[in-house]
This record gives sequence, C-alpha cells and structure tokens, in this order.
Amino acid sequence: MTVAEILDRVRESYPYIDASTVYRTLGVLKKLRLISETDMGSGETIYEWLRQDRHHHLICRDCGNLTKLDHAYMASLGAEILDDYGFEADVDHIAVFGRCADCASLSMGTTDGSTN
Amino acid sequence: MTVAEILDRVRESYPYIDASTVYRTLGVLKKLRLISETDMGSGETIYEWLRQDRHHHLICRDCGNLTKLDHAYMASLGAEILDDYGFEADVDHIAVFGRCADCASLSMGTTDGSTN
DNA sequence: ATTGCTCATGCAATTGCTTGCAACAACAAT
DNA sequence: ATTGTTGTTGCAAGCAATTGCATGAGCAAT
Repeated sequence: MTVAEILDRVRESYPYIDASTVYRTLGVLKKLRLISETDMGSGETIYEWLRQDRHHHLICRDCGNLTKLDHAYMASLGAEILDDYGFEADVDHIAVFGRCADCASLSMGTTDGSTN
Repeated sequence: MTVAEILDRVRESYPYIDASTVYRTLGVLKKLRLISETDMGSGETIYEWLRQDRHHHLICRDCGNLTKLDHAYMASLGAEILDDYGFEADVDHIAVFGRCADCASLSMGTTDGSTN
C-alpha cells in the first residue's frame, strides 16, 4: 500500500495522526524486516507486509506492464552474493525495470526505446 | 554524480541554467540508456555515464560500507529473466542493500540488525 | 509529590524531484 | 516579411519524504 492509503486507514482509528509518524513507523518496521519498501516508479513508495511467499516485479518502462517474478531468481542471486562476498543481500521485494516481450517485439527495428 | 554537482559544473558555462532543465536532460539521457540513475540511499540520486565495464554496488545498511559488485551477477540474472519471461531487464547500475560480512559477524547473537 | 530521563508525536520547515504554464527561439511554409 | 509549428527553457507551484524542534506522556528514583 501507499503511505496515503495507510494514513487513511490509520486515521479511521486515530484521526489526528500525522504523516511523519507513519513515515517513522514504517522506517522501524522496515529496519526490523517486517515490511518491504519498494519504488515501483509510480511516484509513491509501496509498502508490503513480508510474507512467506516472496515475490518481485518486472515493470515495463514502455507500457508499464507489471509481471510477477518468482523469488527463486533473487534468492539464487542473493546466495551467490553471500557465497562470494559474505554480504547478506536484502532481496525482499525488488522492482526490476526494463522492457517487456510485447514492447520489445513492437519496436524491433528501432535502436532506442522511444514510443513515437 | 549528484544533480547538485552536475548543476554546479553546468553553471560554470551556463550560469542561468535551471535545475529543472538538468533534471529533464538527465531524463532523456536515461531513456536513451546513456546514463544510469541509481538511488544509493544518500537522499540524492546518483547519475553515471554508462561505460563498457558496468558495475554495481553492495551497500551495507548498518555501516554504510560500499563494495563493488561484478556485472556478471546481474548479467546472468538478466539473461535468466530474458530466457524465461522475454523481459529485457535494464540492469545497468544496481544498488543492492543488505548487511556486509563485518556487520553480520559483529551482531551474531542478535535477531535484528540494530546497532545499539 | 517532585524531579529527571527517555521516547513518541505533531508541527513546520526543508529537501529532492516533478510538472504545468507561459515565453521564446528556431525553423519551415507561404 | 508574415505566419504557424515545434521544441526548449525558466519559473513557480506542487508532491513525496525527511528532519529539527518543542511539547508532552510515561515511568523510575528519590
């Protein structure tokens, strides 16, 4: 959900809550790895409870299409990084930007990704 | 570089240039895949010319340590995604957040990642 | 009860970035 | 020369998010 949505929900019970409090609370929840924070390119940051079945997203920069990406891809990337660097990557909910199959085939001849 | 740095440099030659012009120009350069745009968690977005030797970064959420990550990791992830989804992932310059080896070993006993 | 400390909160200011609008330059067509 | 079109720019407003500061609640020690 977005912060605006969260704020609406919270204000049903606590009408005078300030947005900064919500931001701060989301900050600690994120540090505790209870929620994921993702920039999906919409302008607003997306927050989600971290469940068991993690997933990620492929976002097309041309048509905006959104596809789920299985966690296995990120999990194996994280495992490789852990093996080689000893670095525990937080791959909780990643947004991968790029170009979807449809848009790629539509613009075959052109060199850039322009829609015009 | 940051936008502030770019703006300083540009204003040496064009003193009256506006920040919005810089942002807009960076936008088209990014769409043309000439530069990469990366959120390194500093508050300011980082822009870089896309060279041949691409690299990525592992950023520790505890100590802030910054390590270069070889492009091969992201390249193979991108290849897998292309194979399975037909999606061309823009993996130009990724910031992977997580916990570095040092900080992980320091906080062995604790469950969360708090520094206190 | 009083004092002192810590922490959560609201408020306002600030930051980084985006966008709508009007002005204007560059260029083409007539 | 005049007109029309297109694209770039500066300016100001707007938006999401962060932060500094002051207030006040909660609690412990005395």
